[in-house]
Amino acid sequence: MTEISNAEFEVLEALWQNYPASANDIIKKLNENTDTDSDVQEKQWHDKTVKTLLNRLVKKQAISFEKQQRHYLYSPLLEREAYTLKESKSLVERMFSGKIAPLVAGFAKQNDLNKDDIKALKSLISDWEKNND
Amino acid sequence: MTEISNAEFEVLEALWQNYPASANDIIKKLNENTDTDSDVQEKQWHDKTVKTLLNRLVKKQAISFEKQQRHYLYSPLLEREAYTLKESKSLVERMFSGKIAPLVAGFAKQNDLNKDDIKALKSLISDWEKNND
DNA sequence: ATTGTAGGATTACACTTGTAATCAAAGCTG
DNA sequence: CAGCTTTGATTACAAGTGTAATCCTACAAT
Repeated sequence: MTEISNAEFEVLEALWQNYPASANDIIKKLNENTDTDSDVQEKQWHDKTVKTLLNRLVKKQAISFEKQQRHYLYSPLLEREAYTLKESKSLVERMFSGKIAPLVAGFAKQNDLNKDDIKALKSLISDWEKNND
Repeated sequence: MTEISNAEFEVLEALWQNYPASANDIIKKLNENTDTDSDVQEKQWHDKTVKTLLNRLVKKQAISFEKQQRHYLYSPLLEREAYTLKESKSLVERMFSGKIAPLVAGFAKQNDLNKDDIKALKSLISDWEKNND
C-alpha cells in the first residue's frame, strides 16, 4: 500500500471516528470546531478538497465505498491501530534505532509528561512484566 | 524552517554522525553498508543525488557550509535531539492526541519491547518521580 | 600550456501533495 | 418536461521530492 499523506490521514481520521459515512458526513466532521473555547481558528476543509482526498484514499486502498442510492458510503479498510503502530515504528526506527526509550526521554526532558502519563506508563510496564517473566 | 524530507533527513543523519564533513565524506558514510552480516542490500546513494540534497538542506537552513580551499565543509545547524523531539511530538500529537502511553502500548501489544526497553523506561520514570514530587 | 577531472551550480523530470475548479449525470422542483 | 442542484469524476496547477544529468570552472597531470 502506498503512503498516506498528512491531509489524507486527517480525512481518514474523521472516517475512523464514525463510519460508514457519506462524503458530507466526513466534511462536516472535519469542519466541526473541536476547540470552541479557544480562539485559534480551525482550518476549514473545502468540499472539493475532501472529495479529492477521499478519491485518493480509495485508489490507495485505504478506504472502500458502497453505493447507497446515488451516494457513496465510505468505510476504512485500514485499522487505525494498525496504521498508527506502523507509523510509530517507522519513526522510532528512523530516529531512535528502533528503541522507544529515547523517544520517551525526549518528552521527559521537555517536561511533556505529567502524572497521568507516568501512571499510564507504569501500568503498561506492570502488564508487560506480568506477561513476561 | 521548512520541512525536511525523508531523503534529506538521511543525509542530515550522516552529517550528525560526523561533522564538519565534505560532500564526499557524507556520501561515503551514507554508502557504508551498516549491516554487513545481513543479505539485504543497502541502497546506494548517488553522488549527484546527495549533492542535490545537501543544497536543499542549505536552502532550508538546516545545515551550513564553509569553504575550505575550493571544497565545502558542511555542518548541521539543527541539533539532532531538537529535531527528533519535534518530529516525535508532531506524530504523537497527530496520532495519539499528544499522549505518549498509547504509542508505547502499541509497541507492547506487538511484542516490540524487551527487557532492556522496560529497564530504560523504568529508569526514566524513576528519574521523573525524583524530580516531580 | 592543454586537457582531463573533481566538484559545486544549474537544470531536468516524473510523481506526490495540497487545494481546488470544472464536467457530467442523476435527481429535485416548479 | 426543463432547468437547478447535488455529487461523484476528471482535470488543474504550483510546490515539494526523489533521483539524477549536464554545465562550468578551477586544479592536477602530462
